[in-house]
Amino acid sequence: MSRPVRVRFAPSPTGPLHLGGVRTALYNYLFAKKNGGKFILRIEDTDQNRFVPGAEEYVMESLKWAGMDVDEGIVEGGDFGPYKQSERKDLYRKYVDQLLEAGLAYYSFDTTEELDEMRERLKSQGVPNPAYNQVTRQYMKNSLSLPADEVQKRLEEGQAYVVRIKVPRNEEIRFHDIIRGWVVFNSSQIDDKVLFKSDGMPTYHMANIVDDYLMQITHVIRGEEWLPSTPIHVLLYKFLGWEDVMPEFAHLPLILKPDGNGKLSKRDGDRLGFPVFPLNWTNPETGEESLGFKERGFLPEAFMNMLAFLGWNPGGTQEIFKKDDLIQAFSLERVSKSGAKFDFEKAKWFNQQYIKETSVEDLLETLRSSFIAAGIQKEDDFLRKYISLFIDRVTFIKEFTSIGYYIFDKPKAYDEAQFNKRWTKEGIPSTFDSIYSKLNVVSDWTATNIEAVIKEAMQANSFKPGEIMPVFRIMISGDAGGPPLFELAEMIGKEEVLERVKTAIKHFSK
RNA sequence: GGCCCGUUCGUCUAGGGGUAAGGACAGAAGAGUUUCAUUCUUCAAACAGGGGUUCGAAUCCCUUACGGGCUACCA
Repeated sequence: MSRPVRVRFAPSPTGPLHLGGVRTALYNYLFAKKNGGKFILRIEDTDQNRFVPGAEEYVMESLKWAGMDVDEGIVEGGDFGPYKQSERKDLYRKYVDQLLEAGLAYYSFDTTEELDEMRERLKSQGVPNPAYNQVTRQYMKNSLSLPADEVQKRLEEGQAYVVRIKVPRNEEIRFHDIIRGWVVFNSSQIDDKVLFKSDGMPTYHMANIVDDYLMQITHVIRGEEWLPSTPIHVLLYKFLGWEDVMPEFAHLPLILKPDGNGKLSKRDGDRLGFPVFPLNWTNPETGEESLGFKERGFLPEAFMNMLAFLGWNPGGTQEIFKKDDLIQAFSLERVSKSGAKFDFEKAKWFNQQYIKETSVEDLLETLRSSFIAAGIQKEDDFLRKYISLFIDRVTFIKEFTSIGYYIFDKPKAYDEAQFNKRWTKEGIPSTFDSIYSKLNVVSDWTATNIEAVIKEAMQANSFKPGEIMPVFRIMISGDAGGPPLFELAEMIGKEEVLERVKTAIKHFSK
């Protein structure tokens, strides 16, 4: 009985998507594509208190940027909508009633205060883990402990209640996880989780199971933090009679902070200077802005490749996998069990590799607006040349707008130390006087011709390249390092080079 | 605390009974280069500890330690 693969990425719109979330989406996406299945985006907004405006759009934009095409979702539509749980509200009640009627769930009238009281009392009695469970429910106010007529009365009076699952006592609940193998829990360790809240909304547990069932989800690929509540979910499938279509589970390891221990958080990014969100995000409440991988200068393909390898490995030594390669190679069985520390250095390396493999033309297109924003306005041919001159020297695409600024502007400062080391040598200043006048009469301003002039002057005064060229470079660019010198000079242009040489000589001769 | 999950170089990992335990990032040294970057060569670097099982364990089992997750009318 093999059903067509359908997986979902189901974030809560409680804030921006972080790295772990994007990776979960990615693994879902890759798995779907690998198996010719559907990738569904479902928004789980059953908690009205935690809703953050813009978060939903942020998720969609992030997936789009990263190149994960959603097959079914809010904007894409599909046969299993709506794809937002708050719009599915009425769907859940039916299943809750089914559970209630079958005696597999019950009403609970306890107030928050009473709940707290119970936990406090139990704690003081030395119970390590107070829970609303098989034992404690006997002493609480619910349809199991209260006489039927009182329950009826409370219901009729419209008293607030929640519906809890009636977890059986001492039963083994086991399920298979594609990544971890068989996982076993004892039902006595599980509490009677709330399925239906007093505000009329289902909790995650209920909504999740109902939606996965209704949307015919075949594989649940989610973070490891869900492993402990999976037995509840398994129980729910059983109680609802859906065991035969229960999806397979795959619980992904967490992404950890680079140093120390624990889950990677936004704080770590701020502290260590790297993004943890795919796109820029502005907190609507505080106005605080967070940098995204995109804006930091990452190419989406590089970002995806890097993320895919954080917790997954196809075996072998190849590490650069384009999207299609990733899809081809992906399998949940090769996802690792243990958490992976995020390494920004490696992320940078991936980006660099992708930049080098990107065509100058594509780079020009993605950079076009940035160039304009940076005040760089040149014809395309010139920009193409510029890009190819620096392509091996950048880690982030946005560096293109600043790294070779001296091609468009005069040097901001000179590397004085490097310059003076050579300038002070006997005969160097005079050699440059002659270089200046010779360059001045070059009619065809090409790298080859410039090189000829410099080389000639060098030999005439018996200087080595290392004595002349760095000086010339600093004169025209300010920096001691950079792209091939003569091509650089060609791009800067004759008039400008001559002027810069003159300015530099004046600057260093005083 | 309880429950569950995990543990190979600093980091991401390959390796799933017999390996010189492999690769990549970062690090070091060198080559090359006018310089910087790219590139190339080389080096350093790991099976958490203890018990078993076995002729033989990084690999299988147990256990300790450590790490993580969960323990809400949040997801």
